[in-house]
Amino acid sequence: MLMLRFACSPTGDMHIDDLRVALLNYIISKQKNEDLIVRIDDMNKEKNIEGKDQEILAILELFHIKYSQVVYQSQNIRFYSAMALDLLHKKKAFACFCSHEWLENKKNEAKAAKKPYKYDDACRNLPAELVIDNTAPFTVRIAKPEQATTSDPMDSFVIMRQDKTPTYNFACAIDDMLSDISIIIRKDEQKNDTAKELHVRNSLGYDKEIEYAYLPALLDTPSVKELLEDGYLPEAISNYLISTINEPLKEIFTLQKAIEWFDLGKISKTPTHFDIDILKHINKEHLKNLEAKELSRYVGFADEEIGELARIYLNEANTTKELKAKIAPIFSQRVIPGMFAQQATLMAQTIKDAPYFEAYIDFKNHIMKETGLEGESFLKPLQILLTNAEHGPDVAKVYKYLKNYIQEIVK
RNA sequence: GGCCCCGUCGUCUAGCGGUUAGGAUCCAUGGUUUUCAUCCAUGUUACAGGAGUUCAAUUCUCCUCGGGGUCACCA
Repeated sequence: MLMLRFACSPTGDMHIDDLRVALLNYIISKQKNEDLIVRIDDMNKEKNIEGKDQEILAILELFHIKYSQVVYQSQNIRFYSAMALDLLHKKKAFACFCSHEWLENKKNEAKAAKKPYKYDDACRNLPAELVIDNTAPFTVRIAKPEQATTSDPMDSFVIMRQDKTPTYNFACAIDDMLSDISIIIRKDEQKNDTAKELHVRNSLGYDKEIEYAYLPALLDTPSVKELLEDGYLPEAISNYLISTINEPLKEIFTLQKAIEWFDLGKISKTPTHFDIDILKHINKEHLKNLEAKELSRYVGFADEEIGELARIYLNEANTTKELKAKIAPIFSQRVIPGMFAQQATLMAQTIKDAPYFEAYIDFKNHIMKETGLEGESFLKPLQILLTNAEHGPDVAKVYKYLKNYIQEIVK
């Protein structure tokens, strides 16, 4: 049985590099047809922000990332204590009475001497009577591995703080053990945590092999919320994020398609910069693929005609926000530049009195004839009257979707 | 400073010993469009540097340089 997990802490807005990790975990879980669980790392009481967990889950929902359950670290506290006690019994962990200041001094000394700081195991072999008589607060440290397995030997690190809450590496190692996780896909920057977590599990006698995969950094990333507010489609964001880790078959694709071809073995190794230009391009393509009704909803209407109208404007907009800014003026008060004021007034009156025309050509001929305007002095005022902008799409195209609203607009 | 990861057009990338080093985006130019844009066409720009291995190195090895990450009683 395989199991994957996505861990996220509710201490701030979710950034798109977090989302990318979630997406990747989801894709692999689907490919392997296994469960994905979401873990909320809520052990930092001071930094936790009320409601952020729900926000994270809402984002996952919006991006169609499905999971089988949500676990909160804070609910596992009794396990962490039990495991720490077990390690203590087995002499694989020990109480450390070193004060914060003292350790701080040691670190500064090491820094001054340009040597890496390692805890010196001062409290490791304290006689039992010294421990029992000591009323000072203490942390629990896990005994470092017997032999150094890497060129950067680990020291006996803290697993339980003075307030007897677990540290991250300890909690994380135990969570993955309890949830029976088999594949961990996380950010590259967490690579250094892996050895510690492995050591915790080994010390506890857990020997299941966990497969690890690391995602190189995505630099300068905005929060998911920001992108959504700026009018980027979830499917476009997914498309972009996935193409930063695997070369896609086709530039534009859906999450479903990505599940078919994605290859965990071909994860890109180079750290990448978040590139808004490419996302814009992808977003536009996804916008083009939307049904008229759906498109219409994104710009604040629920009308197929408006959707088609919006589609015309897609040529000059990359996001739903930009699209909205193009469509909204059409249905608001006209701003007519002085040089066209006269013609526009005349034309507006003529349109008001005119019958309904199905075809633009008939409409155009009628207005031309009635107003006597032609060329530039016909087209510009008409364009402004219809679209409330001096530049924009072909009025003939726009008329097709605007003809039913024309009296309302001219008013 | 120790350790880890990574260096191909400005950006995202393809390449897995022999290629005119390909694509996307951006930018520029031209064409279409009675406007802006779209669209189409064309174009500029890249193997970080140095040694080695080899008939042959963007590709393999080492060094240098550069970028990022990490070294907590944060997650």
